[in-house]
Amino acid sequence: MTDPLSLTFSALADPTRRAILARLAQGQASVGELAAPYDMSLAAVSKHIKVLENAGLISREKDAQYRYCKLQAGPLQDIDGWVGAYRDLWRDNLDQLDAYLADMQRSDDTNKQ
Amino acid sequence: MTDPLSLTFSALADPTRRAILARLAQGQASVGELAAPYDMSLAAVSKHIKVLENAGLISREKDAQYRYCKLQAGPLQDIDGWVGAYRDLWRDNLDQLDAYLADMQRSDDTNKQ
DNA sequence: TTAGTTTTTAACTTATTGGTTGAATACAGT
DNA sequence: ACTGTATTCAACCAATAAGTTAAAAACTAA
Repeated sequence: MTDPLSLTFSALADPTRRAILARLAQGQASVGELAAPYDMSLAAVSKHIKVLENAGLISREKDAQYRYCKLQAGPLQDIDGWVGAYRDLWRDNLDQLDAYLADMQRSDDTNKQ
Repeated sequence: MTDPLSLTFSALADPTRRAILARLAQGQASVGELAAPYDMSLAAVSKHIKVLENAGLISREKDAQYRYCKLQAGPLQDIDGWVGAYRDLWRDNLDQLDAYLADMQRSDDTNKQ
């Protein structure tokens, strides 16, 4: 589960983290601001944010005591590319799928662990 | 983590399971056929398949002793829809994002657990 | 230096995940 | 009825995840 795509999917597999991303899509925010809507400890939100950061979905910038979080599109583009290969499934056209799968042979760890 | 989107992301957060989907994109296969490439027990692959089935990513059909698995596009379309809202992020156009986010207020469990 | 704010770290708990092995189930063929 | 093949189930194990509380760290402002 150490490959980037798995890391990203795993980070997105939590509604709180997806909500944090949705909030950040509207502009950067501090950890406290991000935590405000939730009924959990700040430490818990801090951990969620670290998961997102480890997946590359957000970056951080310090300003005084504050750590401002900013959404990073890269991993989302990777997800988009992955699902894009299957998009043809519901469009009755398998050509691009085959191309993508052949290409994936190298990049995706299909046989590990 | 009980909402459908989380279930799907979580199912996709494993390279073995993504490889199984890639294999199924080329046509249905039995559990044994799906397990063949992997260096793990059949029971382990059987569990992976159940995870995919629980997420709705595959369906099954019995034929004699065999259980044939077939890829189901629905949850992939949901992922596509979710990431689609962010697609505008790397295209300098935030209108659709706002629309999707407003819409998501109802459907996505943002504040649960 | 002291006090307040913001965020992270550490230690802990509980639940889930991904794997194992061995037994059970389901069906086919002889 | 028996044997072989395909798949799942049950019990177990080790590692990870998601939360908690309490303490530490980083910075600001008097």
